[in-house]
Amino acid sequence: MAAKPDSQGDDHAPAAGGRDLRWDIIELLFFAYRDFVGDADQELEAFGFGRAHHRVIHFVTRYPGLKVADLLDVLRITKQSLGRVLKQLLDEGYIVQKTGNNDRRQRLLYATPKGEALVAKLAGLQTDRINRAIAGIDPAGVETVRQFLRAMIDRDDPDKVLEAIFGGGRKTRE
Amino acid sequence: MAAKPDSQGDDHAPAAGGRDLRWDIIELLFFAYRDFVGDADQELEAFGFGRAHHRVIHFVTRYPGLKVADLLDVLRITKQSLGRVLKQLLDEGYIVQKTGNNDRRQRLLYATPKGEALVAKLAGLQTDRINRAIAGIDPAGVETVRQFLRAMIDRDDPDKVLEAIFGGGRKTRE
DNA sequence: AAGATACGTCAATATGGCTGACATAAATTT
DNA sequence: AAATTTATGTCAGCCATATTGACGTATCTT
Repeated sequence: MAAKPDSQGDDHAPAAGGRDLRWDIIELLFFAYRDFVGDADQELEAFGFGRAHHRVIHFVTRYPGLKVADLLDVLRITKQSLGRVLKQLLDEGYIVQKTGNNDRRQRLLYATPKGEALVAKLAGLQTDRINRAIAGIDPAGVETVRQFLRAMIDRDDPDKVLEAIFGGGRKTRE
Repeated sequence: MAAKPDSQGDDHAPAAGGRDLRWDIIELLFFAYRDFVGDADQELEAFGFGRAHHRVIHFVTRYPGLKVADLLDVLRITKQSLGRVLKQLLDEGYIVQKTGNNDRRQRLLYATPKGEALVAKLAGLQTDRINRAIAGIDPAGVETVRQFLRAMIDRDDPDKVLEAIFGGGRKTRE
């Protein structure tokens, strides 16, 4: 039988320097995210797509006109990695590119109705899970959850999407 | 300029069937988890390890005596995928195996002090982020956050670790 | 003795990351 | 106008991590 640590006291782990480590929240985050993305994974298989495709089409749908460079910032991957995935989504008609008005070098990305439909379907699955999770939590509690999640995010160098999410409260440039 | 959806109202997205989708929480989870695992990623590089190694050594440290099969359940990967990563951790002295007492087919996994030290270091980084995130949240609020995360997790077929986390409240077998 | 289980391993394959180099078009700077 | 920088695309190759299917061995169960 494996040891069964309780949620607060550190019972056996090393705890360098004797600090209290937040094992419970660390593991809850792992499992919560595992199951959260698992919802979409199954659906994506039917389309021959993976998580990478989901992330791209999601943010393009949500933030129409996103530049390739913005997407690279958000996803924290390289141009080459994005390239393959983005090309597939373009070829299969989930995304279209438009040349930028001000800067004609830019390729602004837009989801097609087909792309939006896929994103909505996946977001629906994830929304169902979230709604189930907050079913027993009052509005103030849900706001606390949002506050926690927001505070977990690095804000020293926010990408374009994060600036939108955080309401442009800290424009470091432009 | 990209559209900038506010946190509640659905301004442009497809919303299949007109349902309210929880875009805000979906995206907060993405960014929070991205940055949360990012903390460990940098440290891991110095050891020549990746996320896969972290997950394995973490759960072995936390739940000493975990069987290989348990680990497969928790990580949701195949035996073959686990094989290489586990072998590396064994070869490099982060983990040791002991033959099960009752069942000599089992290889029970234990972290060495070296393994525990690495896990503690990584958990320390993640704990720092969590502590920063909950700094402005009262104890009741933190409990709400735990409640939310717990409720995000599938419990229909809990693995051994989840049974421990959830206090064995629903033993489907054994 | 037969079968099931726990684990390990071999072989082949796919996905999604990475680096480095290079090309093009368009904007910006000098 | 020329030089430089920027935004993007692409080629070639490598690495980590995941997959499936098959097979072998030790051990437990029936």
